[in-house]
Amino acid sequence: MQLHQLRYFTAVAATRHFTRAAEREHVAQPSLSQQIRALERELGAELFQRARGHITLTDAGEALLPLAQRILADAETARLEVQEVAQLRRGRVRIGATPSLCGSLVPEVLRVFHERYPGVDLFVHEDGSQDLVRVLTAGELDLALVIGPVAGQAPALAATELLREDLMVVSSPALPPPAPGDSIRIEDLRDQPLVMFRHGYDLREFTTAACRAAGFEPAFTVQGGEMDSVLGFVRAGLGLAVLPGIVAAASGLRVTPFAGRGMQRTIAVAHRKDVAPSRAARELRDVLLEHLRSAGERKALPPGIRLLV
Amino acid sequence: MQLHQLRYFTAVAATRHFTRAAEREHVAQPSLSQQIRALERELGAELFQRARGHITLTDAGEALLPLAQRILADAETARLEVQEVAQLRRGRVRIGATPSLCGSLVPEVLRVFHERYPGVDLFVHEDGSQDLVRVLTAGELDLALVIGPVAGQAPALAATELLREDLMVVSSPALPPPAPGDSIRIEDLRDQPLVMFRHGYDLREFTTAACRAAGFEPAFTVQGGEMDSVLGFVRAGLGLAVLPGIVAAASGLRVTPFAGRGMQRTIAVAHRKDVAPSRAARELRDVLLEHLRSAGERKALPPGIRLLV
DNA sequence: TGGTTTCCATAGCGTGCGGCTATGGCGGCG
DNA sequence: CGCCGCCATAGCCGCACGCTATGGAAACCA
Repeated sequence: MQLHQLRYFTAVAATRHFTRAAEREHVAQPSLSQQIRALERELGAELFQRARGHITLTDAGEALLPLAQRILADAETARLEVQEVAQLRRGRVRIGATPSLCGSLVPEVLRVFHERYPGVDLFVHEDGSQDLVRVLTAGELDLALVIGPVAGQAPALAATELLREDLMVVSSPALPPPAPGDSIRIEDLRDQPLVMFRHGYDLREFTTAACRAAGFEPAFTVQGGEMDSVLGFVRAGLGLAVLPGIVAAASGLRVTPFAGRGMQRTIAVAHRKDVAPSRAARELRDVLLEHLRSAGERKALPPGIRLLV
Repeated sequence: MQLHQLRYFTAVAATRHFTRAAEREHVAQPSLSQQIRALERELGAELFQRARGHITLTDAGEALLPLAQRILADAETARLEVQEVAQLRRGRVRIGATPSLCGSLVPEVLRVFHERYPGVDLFVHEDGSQDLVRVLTAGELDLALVIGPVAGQAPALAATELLREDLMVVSSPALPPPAPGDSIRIEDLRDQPLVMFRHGYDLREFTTAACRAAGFEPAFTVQGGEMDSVLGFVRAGLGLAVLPGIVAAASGLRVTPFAGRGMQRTIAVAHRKDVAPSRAARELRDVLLEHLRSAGERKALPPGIRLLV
């Protein structure tokens, strides 16, 4: 049994006519007759009553017809379905991102992607960078925007470094500046009240590690909030916070950069090495890179951020 | 897209392994690889991620898999379904018969047929012979047992004459015999009270025509009943009835044959010329003939009935 | 009734495709 | 570092599906 045989069979059933069915199927009449015969031989039953000018289905033909039609319809559906997925008219991307990026870069990129491929469902997993690495490695994400370098912590992942951004200190304009000049050093944070994110935020580990490297343990007045909460706490004058420049600039608070090279972190996009990303994921990655390069050319990157690609 | 390609595809999806899938499908591994490639080329999308020792479905593959499985299942169902119909494990026969035959011959034949092919549904249409001819010609029956000859009344039908049966007169044993001797002539029915079937019974037309040919109009005391009613009327002494020998013998009433060649009718099995009967119908016809011949050999035919086949 | 037409089946032939074996290439593993 | 496992490629072979030409039977028309 083959699909073209079923196609010929349904054509004859519809036209009740071998010659016209052959025309409809764009084959010569003997070819069609032969294929019908072959199908009948294989199934062990006549499918048509060949009366002169009066072709009708036998019992066996009646039994076959609905199934043949369904098979052909399914085959057509399959063809369309696959092509829709392949052409990104349908699909799914699961992307992970840190909270800082979910507030700025991710929405813009997703907006562009969604305009281009409106049929592709987007799932965003917002979490700390280390958690993202774990979830991505487990195969529950297609892509993740994480804090690099990735190579050391997850050998199963391939990462492309995208941005290097300066971290800055934000404080309430209502309070005195955290440092004498217009820049600050890590040491200046000693004994300063800090507002700190919950565990899981890469910024928490990053900042804490930097303070310890400078020889002191940071003091937290409030800890445990998400990005918005932290900004609110700073605005309320509860303390300082160390934030990416991109977030700091948008906060409306007083921003104090670190002196010299200061504190920097690297943002990378990662995916599994052992599984090639889906078409949709590759496309989203491309949109992301394109968006960043375009912003770089237009000098539209927030201050303190350098493009690495 | 071809069925064997879908079969190979599902095999790879199931085993996540080209070599093992090839074994399962009893083809060489390169053949399977080639067909998967061909399917991918035709659909315009990769279906598998070929990672070393880690074959997985792409988005397109995920979309195709359920449809491919359904198509293959349908194809298998179609194969079985057709064969069941062809082997008479399923099917349908619509047979027409006159009331007199429905009481004797038809039940026995259907019992044998049903024992042999229990999956075949049987539909019996009980009607007068002329109505049967009309319904059969209209294609609403597969076979009909009718009163011959058929050739004159329905050129579209092919008929095989089966039996020639004598008609007899039945009367109530409580009444005096209808004729002096142990046989009767048609003329003796003049002025005798007759019990007659409703319109539609071939026996009605047959008897009436015979009386007219003998020069008189028959007188009906009761008319309009079915076979059983007529027998009841005769048993109640309401009059005589002209019946087939086969029915008369089973009635328990007094039976008087016609003198000489008397009155005879021919029973035939008919089907349409332009449409070959279905497998099940041919088989039922065979069972019928076989049953009659067997009865003929065993001298088990009721008296007054001669086999014509 | 005989010629014509219509329509499906058959015959015979070519080619393309799906099958095979042999081999290449490339990770993973001992 | 060499071996093994596994998929892809190459090249060849046979079948089967396509074609054209033709046969044969029923239907149609004169």
